[in-house]
Amino acid sequence: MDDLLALDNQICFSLYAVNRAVTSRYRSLLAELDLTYPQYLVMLVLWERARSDQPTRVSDLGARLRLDSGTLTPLLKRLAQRGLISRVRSLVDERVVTISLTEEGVDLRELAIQVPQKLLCGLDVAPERLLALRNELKAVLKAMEIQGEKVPNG
Amino acid sequence: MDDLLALDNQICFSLYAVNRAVTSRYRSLLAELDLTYPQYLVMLVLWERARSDQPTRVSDLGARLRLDSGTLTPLLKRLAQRGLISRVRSLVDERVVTISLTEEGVDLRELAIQVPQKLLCGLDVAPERLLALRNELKAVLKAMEIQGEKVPNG
DNA sequence: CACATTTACATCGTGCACAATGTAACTAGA
DNA sequence: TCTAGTTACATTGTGCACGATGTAAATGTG
Repeated sequence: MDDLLALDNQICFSLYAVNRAVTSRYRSLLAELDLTYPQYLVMLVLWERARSDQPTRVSDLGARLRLDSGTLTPLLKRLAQRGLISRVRSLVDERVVTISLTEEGVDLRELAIQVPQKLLCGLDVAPERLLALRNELKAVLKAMEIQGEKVPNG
Repeated sequence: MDDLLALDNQICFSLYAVNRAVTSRYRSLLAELDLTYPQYLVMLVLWERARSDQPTRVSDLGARLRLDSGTLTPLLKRLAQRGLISRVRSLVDERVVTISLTEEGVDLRELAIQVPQKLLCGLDVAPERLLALRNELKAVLKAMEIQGEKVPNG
């Protein structure tokens, strides 16, 4: 065997290391917006959905980001405390909490737009290489999620 | 603009999502070994180094896994408590803590060997595709780290 | 040798992730 | 309408990550 257990042979470690390295780059850029990386992802979803005028529920964010309420509830409370979003319990169904952007939250988008650009500039990797990597990742994620649906109790 | 801020266009989100999906697969496999995923990575390094009879210091693990003592110290304490490793302060340099595998830690390798195999079997993605992804990730990581060394205060 | 600096970990605080559990609100069936 | 079941979110506890700081040991300098 050419060592299945060798760290360098484990795709998991490459994923883990690259993810942390990329997140680290984002961290310093996002510090200027006073956002953490997961908070930034939540804001991305909210900015995206703001166009379609559909109210966003906590479960919508969870479905998009693959996060549960255990992660989202405290995160959203912090975003609300910073005045970027509001959390309102629905009147038609009191189980549901509706998330909407405040004016400040909407405005933050202008600053956030610069983040991906700055990140790409600071990244000494060919853009087409990143694009290829992203497409590979998306394909793998899709495969894993379809598979997960096929065997719900596996 | 074709929306730089769209979630699906952000490589960071693909990385984040795939990393968590893969980690999740590992989690259930590693539960049988009573290991978390980062603990498993530490054990991989220790098994690797056990061959060369070099003593492993906390900073060696940190360099390999890109983790600092704030993460490693409590993690290593937990591994020690489970009897897989021993933590001994060096006699020649009392700042250094030397990590070594216990007999139980060495033996666990036999069980751990099955983990990557089981993971690959349970993953409905072509192996050569994973290999390509891994190589892409390694290349990106390398590029980012070389770059990081070039600009230490950037 | 005295003293500043560096090194190697340890500690602390914050914020995720996630499993497990709790709870109130809605829904469906008899 | 009573009740069993489901849904949507909240809470709790554990374990990372990581920045910031602390501390003792080693090293370097005059």
